[in-house]
Amino acid sequence: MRITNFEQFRKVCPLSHEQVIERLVEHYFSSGTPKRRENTRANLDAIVLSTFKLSKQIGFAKMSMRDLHRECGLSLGGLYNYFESKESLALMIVEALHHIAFDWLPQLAEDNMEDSVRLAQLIRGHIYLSELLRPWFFFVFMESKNLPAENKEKARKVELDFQALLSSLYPQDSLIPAHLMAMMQDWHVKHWKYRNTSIDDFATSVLNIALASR
Amino acid sequence: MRITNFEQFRKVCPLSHEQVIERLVEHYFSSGTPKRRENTRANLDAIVLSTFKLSKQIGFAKMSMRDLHRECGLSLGGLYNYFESKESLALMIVEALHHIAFDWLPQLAEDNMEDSVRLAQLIRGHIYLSELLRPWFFFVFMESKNLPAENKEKARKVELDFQALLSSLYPQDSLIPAHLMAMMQDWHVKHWKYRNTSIDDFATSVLNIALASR
DNA sequence: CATAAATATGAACGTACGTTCGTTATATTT
DNA sequence: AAATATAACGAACGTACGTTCATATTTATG
Repeated sequence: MRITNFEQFRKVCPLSHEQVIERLVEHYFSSGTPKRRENTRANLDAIVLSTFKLSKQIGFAKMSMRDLHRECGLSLGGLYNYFESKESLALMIVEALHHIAFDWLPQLAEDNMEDSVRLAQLIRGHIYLSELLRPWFFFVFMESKNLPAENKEKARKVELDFQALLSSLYPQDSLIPAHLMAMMQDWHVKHWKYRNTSIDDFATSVLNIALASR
Repeated sequence: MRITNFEQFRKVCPLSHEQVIERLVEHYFSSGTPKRRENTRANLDAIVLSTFKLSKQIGFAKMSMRDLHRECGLSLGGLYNYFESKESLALMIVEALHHIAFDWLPQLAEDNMEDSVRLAQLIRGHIYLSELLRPWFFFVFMESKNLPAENKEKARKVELDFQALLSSLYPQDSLIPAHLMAMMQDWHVKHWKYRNTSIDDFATSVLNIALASR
């Protein structure tokens, strides 16, 4: 799959918000009937979207279960059919993105590609995916540091694994891969800066630096 | 003041942790006698350092006043002689850094400097200062988004003001200044990535990109 | 349609939080 | 040294939190 711009990426990318939710339904809930499944899916969707909205507004730590139940429509007790605790809700979201998105990204760089093409694939792929799943990426960036030690380590590993893909295209100990990660994450972390910037312009700008710095 | 490396910067930079604390003493407390003043200074220092430690570990929102009083040694009630509320403690720290550090940074770029020198001054200055006051910069980065609307706007303005200094050295609408900000902030935000990197190597790497992208 | 299984409800529980305030201790002034 | 002003103390207060559970509702089964 060769990536050229965001519109094309959106059409061919097999991942989407709905896909990640579906993955959660699969993984956490195995009740068989279509009606039950659809109900589960709709509730999980509401829970996750509400969590994104509230934690963007006031932060996950300050978001209360009462806030969440008011926002998503489920009762206070009903929420606990979908996760064991508030902390495990954050964990569920983080792990879903890790398994879905970061396991998928490396395959954008195929073996027979030239280095400059690999670089373009990885950078455009990361940026376009983080736009497609912007609330997920934002949440994971913000909350990873507050996870229990084990999961925080995992989150760092996931980030370093992707960075390592870039590192293979640069001299040893180059700081460029880390710089590129920081630039790319800025798109969702400080999105208010980019209100007037198209995602394609942004990706091209980062890629230009990546190519010029080899 | 021409900046060459971190050791030289540290010697000539008029700012330091102690200076920012002193500023807080000045601004928030005006009791005259030397003994009182020194007491205030020591307590403020302990409060701020403990806040940095705890909010790095568990986040400011999850840090309780009981945590803070245990860590800094002051009594639970005694803390309230130094700020009006938990929220105003965060505000005090953010505003102190804004007034001390970000008001000072622009003067690193003097009028008669060549553009490439101005760029080097601003970038090395920002990076070295963020290393000198790393806990402050980390705290402000992490907590600015949780401030009341008015102060969050202020924090964004402070960041954009510095970015505007860089923008004057690039073509209009260039994204490079934003990229440079993101790279520079990564030093304190994701410091675990840079355990084996010297601050001088880091600054040189960012500056190389900045110069190559003009 | 009746029974059983799964899910949703929200009042109630225990706890931990931010903040207050009457009191004690310390520093300053007279 | 006494009197006054300032700061430190920590138990106590009211509130809001995460979570549970007895009950009600919805869905699936025979």
